[in-house]
Amino acid sequence: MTSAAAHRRLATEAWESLLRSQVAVMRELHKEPIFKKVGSREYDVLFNLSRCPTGWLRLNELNDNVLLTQPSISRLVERLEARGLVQRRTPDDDRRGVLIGLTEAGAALQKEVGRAHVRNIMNLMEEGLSDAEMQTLLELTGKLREAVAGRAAAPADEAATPATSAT
Amino acid sequence: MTSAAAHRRLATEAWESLLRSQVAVMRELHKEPIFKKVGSREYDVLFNLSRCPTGWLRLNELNDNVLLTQPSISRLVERLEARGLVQRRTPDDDRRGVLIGLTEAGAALQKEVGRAHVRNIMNLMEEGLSDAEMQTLLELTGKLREAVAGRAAAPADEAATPATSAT
DNA sequence: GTATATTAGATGCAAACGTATATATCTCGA
DNA sequence: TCGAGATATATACGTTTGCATCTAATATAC
Repeated sequence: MTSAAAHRRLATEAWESLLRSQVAVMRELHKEPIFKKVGSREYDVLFNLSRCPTGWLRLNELNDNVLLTQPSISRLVERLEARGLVQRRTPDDDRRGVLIGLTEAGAALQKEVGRAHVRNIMNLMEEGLSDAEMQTLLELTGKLREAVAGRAAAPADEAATPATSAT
Repeated sequence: MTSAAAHRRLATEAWESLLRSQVAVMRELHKEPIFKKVGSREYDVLFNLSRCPTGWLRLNELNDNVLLTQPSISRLVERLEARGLVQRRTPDDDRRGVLIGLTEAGAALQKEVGRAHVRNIMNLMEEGLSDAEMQTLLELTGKLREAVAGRAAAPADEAATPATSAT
């Protein structure tokens, strides 16, 4: 029965391909000169803030979307604040927490960088994929992401793992 | 004509989703305790070396697959060498370069980490996607990666960009 | 065949990162 | 309501990263 091995192979190859394509695209996107104004992770924070409905995100919410540890996000936000791009606010209902929001300068910078960034993304994506393929890619990666996100709540992994520490 | 806007939106959403799913999976994979022995980037180097046909890779070839700058890879390899996991060799035909290869200890460690890693990848991937979907994902990300790779040779971007510096 | 440009890696240094831990606030049971 | 544990963020400190630059070797032009 080779199907188990074939299955494993498929899963790892698909992940490997996803990872490498992300690296390749990221490299290319990072050449954009505008990223000398803000690093790409810093832009990522500005972007996330620009997208959220209320305009304010908790530090740990930012942390979900950016591949950094909590202390690193903490200091990244600190730097952005020092540059006047974001502002902090203490939420009324939980005074442990911090809410982060864009300043006007931050919003303006995000838009400026965003325009160039989006143009580059579009050029790259359409060079390799048709609209239908992009749609499929969007759906598949969405499913994958949701499955992984759902896992955080219910580990469902190795039996008897009562307390798994999270990043 | 909203189709141009819709097209741009699709491209950016697809990329966004690809990026976030990569972050989510990476986070989850990184919880694997075995990554306390080797960082995930270091494992990535060992992995790439284990895969290549000749067993030796140039430093700049490693750099293509790992999202780090050239000096960082250089020092990452330096650390791996100090730990006895890889070895260096000067190629006969180009004495500027360096060839990197696994030592026996490096190959053994790669296999050990690889086993756990592959198991985790499989669990994650199959939680969200069917085999057919993984196959499609593999193909789409492959196409994307190839398109981006092809671009390095022929920029084909903004007209009149005679000399674009590479990372 | 020598000068010039290009390419492959290495190194100095400041900035950014991760691990471990501290602090402040909240939550929940006795 | 009071204390134990959990949660959200901050800080300390050693390590790793990126940028700029340097050196060595190869390619190219003249």
